[in-house]
Amino acid sequence: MTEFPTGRPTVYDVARVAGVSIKTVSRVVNRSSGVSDKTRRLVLEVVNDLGYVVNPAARSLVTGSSSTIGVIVDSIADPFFASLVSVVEVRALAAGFSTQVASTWRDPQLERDQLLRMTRENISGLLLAPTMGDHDYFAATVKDVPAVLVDRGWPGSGLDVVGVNDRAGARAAVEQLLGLGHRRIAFLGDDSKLTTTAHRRAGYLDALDAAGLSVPPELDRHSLLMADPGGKAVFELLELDEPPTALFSSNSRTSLGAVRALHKRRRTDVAMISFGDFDLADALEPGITVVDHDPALIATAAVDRLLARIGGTDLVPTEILLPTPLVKRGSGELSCSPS
Amino acid sequence: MTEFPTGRPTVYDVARVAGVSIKTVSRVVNRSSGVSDKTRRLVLEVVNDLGYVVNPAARSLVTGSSSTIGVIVDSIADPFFASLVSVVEVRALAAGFSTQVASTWRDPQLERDQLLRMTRENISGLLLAPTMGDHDYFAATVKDVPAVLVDRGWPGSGLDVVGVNDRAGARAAVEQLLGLGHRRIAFLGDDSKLTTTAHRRAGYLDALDAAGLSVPPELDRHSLLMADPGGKAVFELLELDEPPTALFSSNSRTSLGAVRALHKRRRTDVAMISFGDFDLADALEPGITVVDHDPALIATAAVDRLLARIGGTDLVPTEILLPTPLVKRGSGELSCSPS
DNA sequence: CTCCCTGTTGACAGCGCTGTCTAACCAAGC
DNA sequence: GCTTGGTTAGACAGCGCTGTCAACAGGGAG
Repeated sequence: MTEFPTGRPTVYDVARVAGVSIKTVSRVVNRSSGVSDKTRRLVLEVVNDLGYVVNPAARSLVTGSSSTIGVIVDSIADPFFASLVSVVEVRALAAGFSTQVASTWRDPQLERDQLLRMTRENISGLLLAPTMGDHDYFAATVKDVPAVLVDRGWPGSGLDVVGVNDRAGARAAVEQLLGLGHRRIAFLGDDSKLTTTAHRRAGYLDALDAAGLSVPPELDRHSLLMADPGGKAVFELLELDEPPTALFSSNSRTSLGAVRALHKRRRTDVAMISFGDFDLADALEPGITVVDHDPALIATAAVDRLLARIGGTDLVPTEILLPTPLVKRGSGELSCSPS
Repeated sequence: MTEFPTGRPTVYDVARVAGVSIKTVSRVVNRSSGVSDKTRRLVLEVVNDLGYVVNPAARSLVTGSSSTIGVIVDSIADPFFASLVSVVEVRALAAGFSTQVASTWRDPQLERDQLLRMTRENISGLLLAPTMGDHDYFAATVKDVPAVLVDRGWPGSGLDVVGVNDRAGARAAVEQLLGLGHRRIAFLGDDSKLTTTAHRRAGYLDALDAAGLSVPPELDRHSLLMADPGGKAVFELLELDEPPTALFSSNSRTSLGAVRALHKRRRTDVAMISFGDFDLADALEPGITVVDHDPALIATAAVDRLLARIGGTDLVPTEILLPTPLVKRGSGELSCSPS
């Protein structure tokens, strides 16, 4: 046995023990061609004996790329993004990439910092759920890194966007409520500066417009803060002289608040449709009808697209829209009973 | 203006433009002492102009460490861990560390692979929610990396463990049910090979023992698979000749299934306590009483401990147990009414 | 005036790896 | 025999950075 290298073994250690050059070790480890079977087996054996693993920092320094995919979302604690990220992780790992996650908390400045941090690390690709605000800096910061936007984009990004047709999905939901006789339908949105929320609100307005209805401002609660679990707005709505007979909640977070409020006030006669599914939506009485906005579907499509781009495929930037089936569970099928 | 460096600027570019040596640039960037104010300001200006950012790969190659904290959990999609990870991320970032997350899906082999991947990357510290199975390999794989176990440990790990007193928390919950007259109390657990589940089951048994009760095997559902959303077991329990009058669910996932089943069968007269809170637990009728098992609290304590270790503080490996208050919402306060 | 000390700066090696280029080797063909 | 060409292997530079050590200037003490 040769002397034991202290610390982590390097290509030099392997080369010395195997009696070959470091370049040959590198070739074996990277599965490059030009190594005879005999040599390859010998080297692999030594690699195993010594427990050699490549040092990604050194490799990244030479190659300028790190086999890592960056994922930047509002918050990993948000169930929608948690689920999205977890699918990305699995799929990326299968393709040989590790995943780096970062949260923006919807803060444009933090988003920018996170992007900067990731580009520093020579990520191979980027998945981003952009927050509101200007992204003029983006091209300069993320230059040359393949990127795919998830869930939402910004005008003129020139990038792939994988998401759903927010406007059409919302419109379909509100049209169902209208069809049941509802005329006073409230809108719940967390922040209309977010394009998704804005599009869903547009769909809501489309449906009302088409039915010849205008929106009483007191029913249009489109800027509930991220912090407000939505409950407060619903309490207020219920106390109006002419309360809404139906709610359209534009995302899971506001829906959780709305459900809480409706149940507290025992007003489960109020119809409700949520854009975005959530745990227990099916267990409530009545079950909550949702426009299904499946994170796994979006993640899968987005990673596949990104991997194709990383692989060098030349693709025209496209908006990939996934379907949003209406899952009827009861709350969205309550007809309008005059109170 | 000097010629524009193509690609990303390096210390050489900054040094050349500023008319100093690369070492001085390095000193300024790393805030090392021994640079005059004048030089520092000059260099910073050039850094700004050129948009210089350090290359972490190169730095990591030299220093052998990457200012990254690795976090390995069952799954980022699990709300408990999602919340834990998100708190870790924020806190680590504030301390100048970025976060790498990986899921094990409770697969010991995958856990090992993820650990290996992270050690390769020269992480500065590790937070791990160990899955079941032997961890004999651990010391050899993760040598020299400060590590803190979260939520659960394994016997003889010799590492810090930050979690809750599963056994005592579970016992307190079951004792409350016993106090209300319940005698047939079912246990729901996802996998008794997980130490947390095992401890909670032990607490359940402790309480019954102390009350002089034995556990009918048909009420002890301790190995529901991860995939089973728990519902099935509860349907079966409800159809027993002598169904349980109360459920003790040992984690949020099984609780979600149980709630679903109880509500489907309209058996909200069955008492229930969940170990672990979940969304809408308070909105249900009745609200679900929970043993609060707060991921944010655990994350905070764990990161702080890890940062102290990374900082070189010499600490005796400790088990840090956080409180698990019983949050009474109704379902755990239903007394036993003979059906 | 010299010596030494402190504060500031730079030259240079080398972290572990891959890309480029060259060398050695063997078989086939003239 | 020598050339040609393909395959396998190695020498070496250099990716961008930090650690070590040496150099040098300025100023107070002897």
